[in-house]
Amino acid sequence: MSGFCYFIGKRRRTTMQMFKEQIAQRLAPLVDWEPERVAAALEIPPDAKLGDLAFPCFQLAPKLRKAPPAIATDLANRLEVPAVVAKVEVVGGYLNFFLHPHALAQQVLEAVLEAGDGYGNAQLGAGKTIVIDFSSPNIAKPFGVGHMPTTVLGNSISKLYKALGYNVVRVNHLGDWGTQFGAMIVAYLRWGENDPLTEDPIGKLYRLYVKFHQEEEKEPSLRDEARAWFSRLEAGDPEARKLWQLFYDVSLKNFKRTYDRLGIDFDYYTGESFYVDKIDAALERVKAAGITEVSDGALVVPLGDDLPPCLLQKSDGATLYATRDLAALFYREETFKPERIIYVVALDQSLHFKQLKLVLEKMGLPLADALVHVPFGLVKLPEGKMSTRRGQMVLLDDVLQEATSRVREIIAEKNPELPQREQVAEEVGIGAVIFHNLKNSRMRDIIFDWNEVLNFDGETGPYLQYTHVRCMSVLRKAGRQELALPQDLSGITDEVAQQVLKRLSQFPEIIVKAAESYEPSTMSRYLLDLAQDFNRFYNTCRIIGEVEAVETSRLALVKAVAQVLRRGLDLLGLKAPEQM
RNA sequence: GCGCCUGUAGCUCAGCUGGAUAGAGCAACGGACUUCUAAUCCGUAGGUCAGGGGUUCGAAUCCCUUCAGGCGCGCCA
Repeated sequence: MSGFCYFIGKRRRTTMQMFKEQIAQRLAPLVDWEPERVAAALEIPPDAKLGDLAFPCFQLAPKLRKAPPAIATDLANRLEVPAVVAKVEVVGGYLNFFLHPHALAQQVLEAVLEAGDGYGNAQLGAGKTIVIDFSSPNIAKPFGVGHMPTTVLGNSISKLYKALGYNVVRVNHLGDWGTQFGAMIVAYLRWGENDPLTEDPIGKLYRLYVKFHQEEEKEPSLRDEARAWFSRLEAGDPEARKLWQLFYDVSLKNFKRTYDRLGIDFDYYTGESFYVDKIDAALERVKAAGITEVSDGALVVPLGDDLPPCLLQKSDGATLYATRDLAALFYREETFKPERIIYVVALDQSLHFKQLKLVLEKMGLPLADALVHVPFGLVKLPEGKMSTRRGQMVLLDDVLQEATSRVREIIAEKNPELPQREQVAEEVGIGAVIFHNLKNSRMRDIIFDWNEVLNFDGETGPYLQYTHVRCMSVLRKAGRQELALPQDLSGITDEVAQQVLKRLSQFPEIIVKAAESYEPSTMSRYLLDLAQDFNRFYNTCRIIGEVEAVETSRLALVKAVAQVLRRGLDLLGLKAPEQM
């Protein structure tokens, strides 16, 4: 995790990184540090008035036995500044660097525009494979807003790693096996009236599911019935299998429609049922390692006093969650040879993954190190936890429906002439919902609030999309195809433009940071900052109709911002319409 | 009881690999559209960074502790 700031540079240096390295090269010998250490110590001052980069001298004080301000002054006098630095100032214990506005503009715009949509990509992961397991819903249940975090986090994380050159395998580990399917069969046989489920299958299955759990309260024997049907299913009973297949087919079809709408796809829809015939071998493998024991009739792996044991087989012989996950781990290792297997699964399952990891460790498998659990908080209702079985949930379809119709209203009001209104409403409405789920640190619980999801002002997806639209609109109206950077860049040397340029230069680092911390919100926040910087520029500076050099340089900046916004939105899984 | 996570402005949150006066958005109030899309921008107001202790030249950030909330802890997934 450490060192991303100066490691990425090995092949293609990022621009903010370039500036840091140029300064570090000259400064390193004076302070007797490695250049990498100096580069890492360089920070961005809280206020641009203080400079563009700063070197704090406090750590040098004990060794040099001098006060930090004196050290800074001394360094300022002895330092031979690189060409990009226009000015060095000493403030307190800080050595502050002001980049040459012209050099900053030129280097950043060249880097961004030349790389095009590849700006920010890296080769950190060349030759390495990552398997990412995300979304993984329980089928035969509707897609609720509670499934959004894993779905959009996983999508974004896999795109971030792809940008870093990794080969990413996206797996949807469908919850398509287990006692719940016994329950579905019982409910369908009792109350399903042999419905072929051709219309509104998910709604019907959902009502059956809720009814089962209501009836189960009054009639606890239903639970045993469900277990029995699941046993029959595992044993290959044709009737059980036929019903299971029906539920599976209609559910998957429905889920795929939702994923299409969200713009998300998977390389494999290999759910738990896929591993049924691989479980015995997995179980044997664990047993052969000699770490299992039988406790109360169940097969377990004891994990010491601090952790509860990992249950592999119930006393009736049936398999469990952990058993199937182990089978999946072995299969994935053999099939994809990944350096990492990432599980984007809610925080409440931390113990499960901790146990899996420990089991692998006890088996002496390096696979233990590859296993990464990326947890996130719960989506809750103001009343408390959501519960599918009690019917306390919000359907994603309802939210998408509300969001897109709200966008449609706004378009009718603000831009009634807009071409392709339907598509834009879809892209913006869904963008709002996705961004809402990626805006904040993933560990926080989300209280579902219609007002927040349907707000399109301020820190929202539509705000970012709107900013992109503004850029595209300017470029369209300028009507210029070729944008060779002029010699004279004085149109973008003022403070607001420079702020935008500095922000653009950070994009590559942001990709790495977001990927390594499995935290797309880092990208979300960055894009909000970029959009805000740009909108400030847009409101301050005229672009079209200025003298040619000014217009051209500003257009280049607009083009670069549009490009980074589009790319950043894509990494989050949002579309960037050209008009809205 | 034990373990994991969270606690920053009225609300939702950034900032947390220690650094300069703690930042946004929403809500409130006041401004900016005959000029590139006002889904925008500018300003005003709003803070014991949950409380206490410690480490440090320096702590919202690291350590300890207390409190509050969420989640989990053997045959569900």
